[in-house]
Amino acid sequence: MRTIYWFRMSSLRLHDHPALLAAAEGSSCLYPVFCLERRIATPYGENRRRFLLESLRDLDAGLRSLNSRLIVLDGAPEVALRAALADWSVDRLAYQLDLASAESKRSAAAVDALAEAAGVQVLARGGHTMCDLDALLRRAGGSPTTSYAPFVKHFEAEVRAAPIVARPAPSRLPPVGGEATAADDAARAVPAPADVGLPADADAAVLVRGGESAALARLDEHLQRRGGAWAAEMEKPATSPMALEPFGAGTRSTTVLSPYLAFGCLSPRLFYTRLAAEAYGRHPKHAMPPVSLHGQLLWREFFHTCAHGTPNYERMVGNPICRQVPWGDDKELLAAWAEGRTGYPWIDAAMTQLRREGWIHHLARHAVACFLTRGDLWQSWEKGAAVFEELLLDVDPALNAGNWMWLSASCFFYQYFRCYSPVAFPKKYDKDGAYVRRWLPALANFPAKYIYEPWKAPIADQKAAGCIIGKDYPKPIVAHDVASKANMAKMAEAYAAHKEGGASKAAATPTPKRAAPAPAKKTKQMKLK
DNA sequence: TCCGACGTTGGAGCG
DNA sequence: CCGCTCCAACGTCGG
Repeated sequence: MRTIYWFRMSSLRLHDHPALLAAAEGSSCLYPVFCLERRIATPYGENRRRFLLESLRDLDAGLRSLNSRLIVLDGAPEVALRAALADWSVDRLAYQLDLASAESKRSAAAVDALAEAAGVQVLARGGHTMCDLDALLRRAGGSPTTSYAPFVKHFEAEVRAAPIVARPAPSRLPPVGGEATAADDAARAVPAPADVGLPADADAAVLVRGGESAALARLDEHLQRRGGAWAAEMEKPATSPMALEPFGAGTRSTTVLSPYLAFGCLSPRLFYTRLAAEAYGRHPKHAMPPVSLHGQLLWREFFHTCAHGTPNYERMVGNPICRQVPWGDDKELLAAWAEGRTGYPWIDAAMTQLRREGWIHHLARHAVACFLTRGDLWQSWEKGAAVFEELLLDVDPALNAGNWMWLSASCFFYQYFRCYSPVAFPKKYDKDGAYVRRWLPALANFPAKYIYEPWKAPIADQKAAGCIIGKDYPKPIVAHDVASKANMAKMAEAYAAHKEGGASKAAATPTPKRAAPAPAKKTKQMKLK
């Protein structure tokens, strides 16, 4: 049996890799392959490309320690693998399932089709999630639940039926088929940064290094903090979005393991089982879902299940769980938000950190997402999700779209009258504005009193700080109190339209407790299908 | 069928 | 500084 193992963007590891183990079994030779479109300007940003290369280098090193290697093919999978199947006359193609996005499903289906056409057997296994997502969907009655608590019940039942086990990395692998010339070998090596358009000195703001080794080291580090007590007690809402050292010892913040989960450098099952054994098992008074670290992994599973079971999940139109909201379409507002020049320092600092480091704290994501959508700018969550897709290291389409729907009150969360203030919220965490000063040097010397609303500073203070608002730092592009109030009314309208549309199928319309906001008849019926 | 409890992380004002 | 209540009131779930 001659087998190609197709490593994907979400499976860049050797540990706990059932599809890889299955591919190795009974193979006389195994071609470990990654497909990379080098010449195409990749749709994602520099940080993510760098992280990818580091992950590929680490994977290659791990494979070499097993007398194998990584073969990097140039081109999209459905193109590069077609040629490889023929050139290497393989019998079997194996890969790990990734059901998180329409695109990952599409590329797998395309690869399945060409393998079938070539008479090559396909072997696909789970491993990107803790459970079989179809099994979780069945427990939900076929369509995903949009509430966490019922999901946890489904998850727990599924885990009782099929306990979570993390399997070790293979201790040996079949040899790579050996007809390649030295020139072939060089061409199939992990590319240099310049080959994927990365400047050689792009390392200045690196927050986390890519690769399975780095992932496992960071996991160890967190599990060792206070003998596992830190991980056991960790509660997400108690962490600060403005900690300057997101994972340094002594700070109350998060693990920053998300990039490794997204790229598959870290197995969620390994993370889950090691937490159980080394943190929760040793510290009985531990945190619980939804706020605990286990809870975070359950959120991931929750969104993956939703994504897998929902048509058009990454879009508003045609998405049955998403509120249909008539978002605006203002390129300048979107650009100002994306480039960190809204005039609200907390928003702009977070967007600057995101662009530089490829990561911001979950609550910072809340703040900027609320601001772009229902809070202030009234722009579509899909536009925001696309910007995150470009900038974030830890892009996971299921989580990205899910959280954008959450924050825009399009699904999962509906209390749209609860709105983040770009001024009041950051004050709770960082009264002096150290985070803003760190990321927006123009405001470095601004008085703390005005750090989150600098346009209110007397001109004398602005001069003393060396920062004139409107010249050295922008004036606010919207007035938050006015915009957020107006947008809340628009949300009420969209919700009322949704209610009307949904009620049309049931004859017995339960009269709304409160008459729907009267603004004209607005017979704009939202059609959901 | 209906009603009440609840929802990972809001804001403002008060004591 | 903390914790409490109210604000005006959403959808989902379960009894």
